Amino acid sequence: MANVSIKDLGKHAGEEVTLRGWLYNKRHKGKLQFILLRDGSGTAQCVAFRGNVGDELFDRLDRLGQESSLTVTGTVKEDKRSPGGYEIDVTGAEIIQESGEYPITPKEHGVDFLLRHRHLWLRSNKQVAVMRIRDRLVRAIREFLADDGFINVDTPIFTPAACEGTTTLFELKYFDEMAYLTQSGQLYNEATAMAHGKVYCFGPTFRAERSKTRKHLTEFWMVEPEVMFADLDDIMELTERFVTAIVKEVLEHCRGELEVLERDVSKLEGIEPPFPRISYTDAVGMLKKGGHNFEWGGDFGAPDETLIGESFERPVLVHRYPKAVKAFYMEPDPDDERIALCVDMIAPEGYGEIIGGGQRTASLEYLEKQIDAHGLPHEAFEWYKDLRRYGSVYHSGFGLGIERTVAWLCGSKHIRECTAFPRMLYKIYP
RNA sequence: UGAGCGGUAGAUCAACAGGUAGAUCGCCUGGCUGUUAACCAGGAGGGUGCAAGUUCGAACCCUGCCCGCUCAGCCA
Repeated sequence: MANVSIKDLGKHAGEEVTLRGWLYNKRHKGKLQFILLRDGSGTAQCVAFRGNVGDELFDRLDRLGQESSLTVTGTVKEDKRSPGGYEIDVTGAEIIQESGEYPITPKEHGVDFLLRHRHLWLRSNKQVAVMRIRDRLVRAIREFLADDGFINVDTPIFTPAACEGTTTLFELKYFDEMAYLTQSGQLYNEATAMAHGKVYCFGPTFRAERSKTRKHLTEFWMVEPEVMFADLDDIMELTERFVTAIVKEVLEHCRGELEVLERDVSKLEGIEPPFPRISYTDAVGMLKKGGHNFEWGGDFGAPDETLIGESFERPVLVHRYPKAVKAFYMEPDPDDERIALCVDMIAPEGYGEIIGGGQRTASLEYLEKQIDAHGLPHEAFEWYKDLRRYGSVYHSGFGLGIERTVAWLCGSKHIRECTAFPRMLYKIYP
């Protein structure tokens, strides 16, 4: 008897097959039982008649609790009444383990309860769909970058000092000294990019911010491409091609998952270059026109970002922020000293900033001034300054937040469902 | 960290103006050969986050604490 994946059921119509999985739900009607079996690839309806399987097996199946593990053998039949269009006419079954009372029922649950049972919640069909979309996104990212000539060089998680000196870092003991968990691979990326030309790092990053919003995790994944001989315009063009490509890949391969999530895909189908581009100064004008109380020079707050993002159908590139609100390594605008050559991409539908990036300064002199201006210790950045001493060139890069992108693609209202085991303020179990 | 809201059966929620806690899902028992979060009948299961207080009487009111959610700041 062939072991078959539920997703391939349609290819085996008329054959007798064996499915291996877990009991998702069950309905019974007298001498008839409808067993919904899931195996990770999908869910199949298995129909058991008392007369066909015998009293003993029928009664054992009848007593089986949700998420019990079992194998089911039977003939694949096409049937319009079955959820997937196909069903199994059960001839036999083998119970592997009878599950105890399963905490997650097919009814509604609160977030707190679900997060405490995250290790089980992951089995639910929507959660399975989200993780599959995330997997596809990660694949699409790596494929796009490899095809575009990027080399993957990952950067360290343990770092001796703050990368940008702004956010709060997780501190830990590193033998006899202190170390921090990385908040960005950015600076190291600049070093590896000078070895390879075009690189990216892809890994977890950590922020010890006491944020409690639907857009923040303390541990999240970020992909950060860095390109030598690229200016701000080059990098904006790259972000546009990059985001378009990954959205297309997910749309192409994850139709079923997006359907499970009831995502309105028409919102994603229109994602094509060119993306709208507005300068920070123009964005400030938009905010004022929209009734927001906002002065030139400040950073956008969440409501500001939402207004800007919702004004466009496509992701919008907001460029040239005041350098005071950006990281120390940003190249200043030659036309306006107060401005940094940087860009943020704000996703539509209120999903917020998914990309932050810009052109890095190539000048040692300017870099030193900025390190002073930000009150950062020069010793920590000697190696970084070497990059400006030995063959410095203009270069640019950006970082894309994976969970925020997954949230946008899936239409999830909260980022915590976009990673298998979210780490948040006061939440580190399971 | 601040503001707002909230903690009632395993879960999701209800309980009029303070009057002594109820529904649904799940679980157990029985019924039904086409169910779609199946349905029908019956049953078990909590004393209301914790502590102190007001009252004849508190899930409801007062005080303190704990926990959670949402939003904000910060950012991807």
